[in-house]
Amino acid sequence: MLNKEFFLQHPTTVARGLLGKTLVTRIEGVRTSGVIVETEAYSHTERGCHAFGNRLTPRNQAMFKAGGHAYVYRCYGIHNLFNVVTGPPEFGDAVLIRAIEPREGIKIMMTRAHAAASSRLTSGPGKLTRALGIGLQHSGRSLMNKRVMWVEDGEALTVDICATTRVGIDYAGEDAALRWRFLISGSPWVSKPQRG
DNA sequence: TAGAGGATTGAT
DNA sequence: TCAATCCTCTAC
Repeated sequence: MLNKEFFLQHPTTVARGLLGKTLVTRIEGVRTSGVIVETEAYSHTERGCHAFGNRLTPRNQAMFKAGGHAYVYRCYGIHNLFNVVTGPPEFGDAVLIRAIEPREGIKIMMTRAHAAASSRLTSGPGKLTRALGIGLQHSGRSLMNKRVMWVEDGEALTVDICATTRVGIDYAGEDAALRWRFLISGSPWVSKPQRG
């Protein structure tokens, strides 16, 4: 299981480091897991981040916990998006988990997502939370115990990591050009075809 | 308190 | 290309 020191690093470091690690949830007594294949880093120093300029609201207060906690929020009124908080307390940095490769509990994931077992089952931030059973009630939870959700360490990644621009943050101006989206090069499980 | 918009998704 | 869908935030 990944420890506190890992989560205290810069979000881009954590975003890269999470690739190839296994995200595990145990929700409603059911264990599901998947290998993280795509992430995005968000720092309070740039406009794409909900905590830009240390902006604290009821929605994003979980972002200001210490690294190693979950930040879950609702997007477009429909989807729950799961982030891993990084850095010291009060920083407001996080890493969005955008896609996983399903490993354990694929049947229950299919049931939750009302989808077939294909490479598209968890290929997007809104889809993977549904498959893993992650909801708004999990925002603020610690990822550093094995009660509800955590990240299993794995062997050092030997595949290539591709860095591209993040998705859906055109409003962030020049910060939208930061290549802070990281994915396992060539993986069929990522949310969208690779760019640049 | 009203109004605008969003770190998405799936159907057309 | 566009609608679904509703919470959050900002302006007044």
